[in-house]
Amino acid sequence: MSDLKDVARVAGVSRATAARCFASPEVVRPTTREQVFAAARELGFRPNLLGRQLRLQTTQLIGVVVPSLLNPVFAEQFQAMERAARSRGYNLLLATTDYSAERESAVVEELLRQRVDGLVLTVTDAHSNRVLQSLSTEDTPFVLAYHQPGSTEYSAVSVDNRAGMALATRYLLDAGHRRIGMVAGPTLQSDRARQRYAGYCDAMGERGTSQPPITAMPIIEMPSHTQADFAALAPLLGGHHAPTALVCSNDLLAISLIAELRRHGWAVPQQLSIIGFDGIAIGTQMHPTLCSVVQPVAALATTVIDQLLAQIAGAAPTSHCLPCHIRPGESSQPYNQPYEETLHDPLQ
Amino acid sequence: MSDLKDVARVAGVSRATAARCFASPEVVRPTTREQVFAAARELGFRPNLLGRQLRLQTTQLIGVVVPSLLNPVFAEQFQAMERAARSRGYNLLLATTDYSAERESAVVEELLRQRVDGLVLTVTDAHSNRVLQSLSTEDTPFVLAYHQPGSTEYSAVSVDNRAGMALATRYLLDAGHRRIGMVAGPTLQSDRARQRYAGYCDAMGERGTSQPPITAMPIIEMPSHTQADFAALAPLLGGHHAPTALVCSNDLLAISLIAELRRHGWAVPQQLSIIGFDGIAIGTQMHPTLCSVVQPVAALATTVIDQLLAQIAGAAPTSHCLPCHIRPGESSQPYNQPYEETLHDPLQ
DNA sequence: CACTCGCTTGAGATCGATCTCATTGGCGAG
DNA sequence: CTCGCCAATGAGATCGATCTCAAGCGAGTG
Repeated sequence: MSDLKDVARVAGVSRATAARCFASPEVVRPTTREQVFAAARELGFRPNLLGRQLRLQTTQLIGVVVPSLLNPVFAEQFQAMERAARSRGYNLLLATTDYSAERESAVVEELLRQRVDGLVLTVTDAHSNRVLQSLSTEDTPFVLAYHQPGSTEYSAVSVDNRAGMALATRYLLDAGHRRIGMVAGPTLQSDRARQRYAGYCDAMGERGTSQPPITAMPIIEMPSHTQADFAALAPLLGGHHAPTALVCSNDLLAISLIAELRRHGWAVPQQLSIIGFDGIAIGTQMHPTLCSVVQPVAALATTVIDQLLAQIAGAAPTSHCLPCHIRPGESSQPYNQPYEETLHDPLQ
Repeated sequence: MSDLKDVARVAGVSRATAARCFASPEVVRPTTREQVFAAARELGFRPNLLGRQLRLQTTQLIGVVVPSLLNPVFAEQFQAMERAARSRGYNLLLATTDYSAERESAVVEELLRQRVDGLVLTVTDAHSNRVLQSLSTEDTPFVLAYHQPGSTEYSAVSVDNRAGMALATRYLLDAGHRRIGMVAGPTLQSDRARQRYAGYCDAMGERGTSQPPITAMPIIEMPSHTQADFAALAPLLGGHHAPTALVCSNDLLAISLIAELRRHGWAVPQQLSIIGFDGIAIGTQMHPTLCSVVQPVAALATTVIDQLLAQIAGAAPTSHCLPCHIRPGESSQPYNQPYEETLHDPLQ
């Protein structure tokens, strides 16, 4: 592997001059420059970024931490960030955590050793996270994606999770539903799920004076972030006060829930309306198509990169909140029957 | 940011001794070692991998090139490779290409400048690919994923695409189908799609003597690798010789096809059976559930990493072919009607 | 003719970790 | 008591690119 020293020797100049031909060609005499380029071509010279990175104390690398690429939201986010970063001369170093806090610490440490210029973090719970606390004392800038700044002062880019879920819940209320539940993964671990539950409660509370009365139900917790389990849901279905609609903390969970219901003889939306959260593309290919709260993933990714690069350039951390909207779908339909009747239960 | 020199100074030893405490602790006197570790803890020392990488001429980085993470096959592949690599002390540097040959060249060059120790490549077409040819003359080892070694001598890990698609086609033949078509993305660009078409032709040819005669149909080409377009399909449907089943070159295309058919009033599997290829997880959550040829993605990813690390350690390139199998699903059902009748066409 | 200015180039230091080789100190054997 | 060996440590070079600072050189000017 030929290096700049070889190029310089073949071109008959010093290493400094050879380096200048690439870094600031205009200060080198044209004839000299051409000799250097010719030597570089001849030798198949490929710059070794390690030397440059060590000398300049910058890697042009951005570390990206996401829970899992199996969730299309994060896959799409990564692709959009990659595009934005690459066009500005940065590469991404990706690490996934499988929603594990230990892995979050481990990969962040690894990325810092690699001397990334900045970090984009999507962790499971931004509030109870030690990594973030210790990171605040470091000089590596970072931006949280999909997290809303809470009491803490981190730089973050997100949609308003609470408002988004309130949107979905109101959509169901406007469609005549009165008994609405919310399904989520392990809630204690995920600040997103908690914020979304708060939005659900907001919307339910707003109509508290209607007849029959509308009240928020306790969260229906699933063992996994993206996998529904019928057993955890069955006790709530089929009774006098069974929900006629469910909002889900994310789309994969909603899709899994619809499939799980179908496997046990429940039809969506005929017997139960479902709304997801994220707006992943595959939702529009489902049968029924998935009604969902769409997050502007590409815009979010671009904003994250913009903000991070600004911080790297010395700007102060800021936070952004992007708008989300409802994408209607067949999985949610209006509810017209009187609420006094018992709902049909195919299992009895 | 404190470095090893600071640690050495605080501990009152030389840089060499401080370095030895981490690289080969057993040669350092225990009391000295403890002083160094104490100094490191006190200063919050974090090794700078750039120095080590430059000195040792190894980055412990593996470059990964895939077309798109929006296809769950590649997302799952990446996660499995990340797990395998990380447990062996390697990190992954990921780049996506959006199925563009120019981006393939560009990102490979970028990864080589970054001095990755090896590359895992999933390109659109391994045969007509200049990157691979030039890479062969370099000393960076690489392994192709999801490509079968053709005439060329690259190291590759794949399933037998041809046999896999023959499996799917025979599955339909055994279920009574006689007029079977194959749907694919831009075939000329993808060696995988071409190999799968060959497998389809194999299976169709095997039954060439049945009554009524079975013949392979020309490939039905879609404008995108993962998006079906009803307009390109409509002319074939509804006539006397319309297919009763379709095999697809990948699962995303199959899912998109089912949705597109439904949007235009065609029911799967009642009017048309569909089989996909890849075996992505979301297929089991669909309605109808997707019948598919399952690739052992996790095993493939592990094999790729094993093979690449072996090559990095000096072993010769080898190729592997893993078995795939049919996962039954509701999108394919037996065909029992006589083939002389005209199929029902809801559009006429 | 001497001097300065500006353009172009080179020598050497630097980034951080590691390796080689040499040196020191201590201890047992003769 | 002295020699020699081994364990422990340090000085300096190295990886590749870049930067600083100084020097060389030609042209223009007083």
